[in-house]
Amino acid sequence: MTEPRWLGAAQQRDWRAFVDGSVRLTEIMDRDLKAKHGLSVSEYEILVRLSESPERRLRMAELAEHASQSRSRLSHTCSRLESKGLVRRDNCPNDKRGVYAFLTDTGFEALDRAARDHVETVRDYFVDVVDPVDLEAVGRAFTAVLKRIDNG
Amino acid sequence: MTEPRWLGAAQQRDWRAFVDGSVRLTEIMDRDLKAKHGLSVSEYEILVRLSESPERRLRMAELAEHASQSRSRLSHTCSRLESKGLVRRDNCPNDKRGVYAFLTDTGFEALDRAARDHVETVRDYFVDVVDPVDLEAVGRAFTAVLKRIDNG
DNA sequence: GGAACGTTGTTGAAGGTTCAAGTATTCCGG
DNA sequence: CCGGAATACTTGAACCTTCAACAACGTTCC
Repeated sequence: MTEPRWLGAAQQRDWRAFVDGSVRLTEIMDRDLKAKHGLSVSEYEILVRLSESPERRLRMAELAEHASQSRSRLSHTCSRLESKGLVRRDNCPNDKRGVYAFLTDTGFEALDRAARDHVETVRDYFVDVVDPVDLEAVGRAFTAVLKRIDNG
Repeated sequence: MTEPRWLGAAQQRDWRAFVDGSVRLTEIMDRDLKAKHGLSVSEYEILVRLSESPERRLRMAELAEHASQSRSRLSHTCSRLESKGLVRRDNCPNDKRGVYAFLTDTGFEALDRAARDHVETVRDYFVDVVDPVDLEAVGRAFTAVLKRIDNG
């Protein structure tokens, strides 16, 4: 077996900062949303994506894609969101296999309330503590990562 | 209620790129480690932290801190790692409440094998696709986030 | 038309994480 | 040195995610 190309000291430091930072940051977002609004980050993400879609609805598969979740996970989570009254599902007329998920008015209101707090947390723990130049770099970096992941 | 300070378009784009990118990236790391070595990322992290500690051992509470996990979660995960023979636990002589977790030789070997693959994945999906200048910025950004989180 | 194959979405069970106690020990003021 | 408060770790149950299997429908091609 050939010797792997280990990371340089700086690369390792940067990579670790990201791993640690993102875990802890997500944890904070999660606690915050859950405490104030009874939503997990992934539930929140689902509501956001729906709210941004035309007519506030999306096919399950698309929603799963947008929210970076497996279809199975989305099914389960949607069931929960549905029983909370934030989301509803309907059959797709064109494709009888298909299902539309859409945001209810209650869901939209809940999202609106949650978003107001969430954006403050994002500022508080991320946007406002990171140098604006570095923030742009983070954007470029993860856009590159996403591109890498998307085309195999 | 006062109007929240919403994020600017660019800030939002950058923040989202991070959220999406980190979720998908972690998912890849997870699948990769699990498929090739039967380890989740969080198990891997535990082994790494132990391997870097003097005498390859750490108190449970410190390990939890280093690995960004709750103590409860660490207890459960350690039980699993212990049953795989990668980690063992012993009472702390000084503090009878305390427990040391330490890496077994088997654990060290498993980590060594896993790390060789893991570093390739990290390069493949992150380090090698991100501009070196941006990589440093990511490091700075998340170091700032960690600092913010640590001092309240 | 229909056989073979791919897609969509759901389900239940297995596995992992969180949460709220619970036990054991140490710390510290009086 | 005693009793209350704090700390270390574990446990079990509730909850969430993953995984494999499945039912239902669409697509292709003969």
